[in-house]
Amino acid sequence: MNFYEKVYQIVQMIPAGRVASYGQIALMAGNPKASRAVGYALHVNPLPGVIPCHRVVNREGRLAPGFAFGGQDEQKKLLEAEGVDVDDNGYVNMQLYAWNNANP
DNA sequence: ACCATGACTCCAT
DNA sequence: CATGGAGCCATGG
Repeated sequence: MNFYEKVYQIVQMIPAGRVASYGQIALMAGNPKASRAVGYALHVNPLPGVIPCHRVVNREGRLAPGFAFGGQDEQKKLLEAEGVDVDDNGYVNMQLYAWNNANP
């Protein structure tokens, strides 16, 4: 299994209404320091619509700078549609929405 | 193998 | 808060 595939698998495991950080995904993929590669993996996302990249945020719960997949607005709408509250600055409350394996 | 790039993260200024 | 450097990783030329 490629690193990318791991990333995609993990991202697809993220339940609706939750968000995960790149570092979190990197950790699950086996490389805690591969957060960068994770972002790259999603950047080349081969399965748009299947991989909920909108549920992936940085460690602070902040959304992508804007050029991610149509803009923060799009990501914001998608997240809010799932019940994730996003502020106007593009931040989500990680304390409430952070995703953990053992915290459904 | 080397170098450049990037949706990251950490730390210093 | 803004900016920059350093460290890490996968990918592509």
